[in-house]
Amino acid sequence: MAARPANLRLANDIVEAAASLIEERGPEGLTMRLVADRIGYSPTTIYLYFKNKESLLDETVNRAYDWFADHLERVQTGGSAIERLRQGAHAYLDWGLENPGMYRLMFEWGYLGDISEDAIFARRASWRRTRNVIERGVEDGTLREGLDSATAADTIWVGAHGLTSLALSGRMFGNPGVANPAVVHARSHALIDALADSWEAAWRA
Amino acid sequence: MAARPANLRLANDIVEAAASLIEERGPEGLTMRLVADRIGYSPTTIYLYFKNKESLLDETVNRAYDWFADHLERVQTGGSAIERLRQGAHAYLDWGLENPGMYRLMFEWGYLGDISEDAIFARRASWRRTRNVIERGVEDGTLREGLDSATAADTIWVGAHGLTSLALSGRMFGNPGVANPAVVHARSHALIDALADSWEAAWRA
DNA sequence: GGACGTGACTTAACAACGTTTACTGATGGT
DNA sequence: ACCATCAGTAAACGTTGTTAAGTCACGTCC
Repeated sequence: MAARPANLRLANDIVEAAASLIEERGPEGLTMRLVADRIGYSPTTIYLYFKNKESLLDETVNRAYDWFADHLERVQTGGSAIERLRQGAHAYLDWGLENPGMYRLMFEWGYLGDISEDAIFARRASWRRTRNVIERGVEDGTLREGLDSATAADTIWVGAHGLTSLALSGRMFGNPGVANPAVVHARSHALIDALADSWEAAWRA
Repeated sequence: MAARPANLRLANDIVEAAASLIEERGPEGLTMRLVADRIGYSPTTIYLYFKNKESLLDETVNRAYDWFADHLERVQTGGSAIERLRQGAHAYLDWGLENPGMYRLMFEWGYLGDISEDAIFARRASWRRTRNVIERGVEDGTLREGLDSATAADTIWVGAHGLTSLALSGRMFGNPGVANPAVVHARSHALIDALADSWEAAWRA
């Protein structure tokens, strides 16, 4: 990751500067020179710590994956299986709406280089937790017997991503253009609830 | 759209060159100089027909929206409501998988300038047709009485987009990295079918 | 039929970008 | 006193989107 080991604090500052710029100006608005300005060094210094722009983005994205997974985990406060799934989907959507630049970089940017083993593990863990919630719901009778938890978990993640992605793109619900964020937010929450009701109904006998 | 009216055939060639380059190299791989090379003119000539790169992309995207809507319309060959919804979702996914560069430009690129009135109309028409299918399904008893067709149509579009977007990003189903396209294709189709079954069950009494 | 305007197109240049090469100092061991 | 090492920089290269200034053919007027 670093061409020379050097100053760890500076490497960290670079990643944080990149992350804040991505949020301020979107992934396409990030330049090496802007990052350099923000940390108060010349652009070439960044290349002492990261091979190139892509590997800096890799590191930034990997941290964001961990942060995102923590956010999803922290929100699962119990309740019925369907309620926990609903909480998870809301948390997913809200994180995306609050971190649109980073969300787009994480899930919509063309093929990046490598995703770290840690980030892969975190993502699998989030998905695995969703499966566990579903399986426990099946056990306690909230959800229909014999439900395939892998497919159900995929469905939830697909739904949450589809909703978040369309909301962020401003191309939602047959109404192109950037809508009022508060309206998009409320509308998306309503749709998640409808989705959750649908899942719940589907999994009942 | 055009700085000078000039040669209509050339304007069309420029858009087609841009579209094919987007498919070959992705939206981020498109440059004005590449477009110029492909049509056999100098880069500045493009600026006689389009104000800048963004307005060229706007025009390209607008045409793609029409093409996409035509594709969705052509596939709806009848059958029950649930079968037509399934056909529509498959058609959506397949178009995205076959035109990944254009799909990403249409639905995931940062806020573009203006979407033409025609494209807005086409998108509303596609969504409206989905609603009609649902309403007819409710009428003939295939789908549950009192179902909100607007929410149901949104759900289908969100699901289809979420699936397509995740499949294209190579970040699907907790398995990062670019998967075998054929596998992704098959897996996505299976998931659409599961979604359709879920909707069907949900909308039944 | 020569002057001239117009219209289509190009050449050359600009600033900003990612990145590389070659450098400048400061530090510290021998 | 020397000199190697290390952190950081200045200057440059090639590429990008875009603009300003030009070239050149063609139709029209006197």
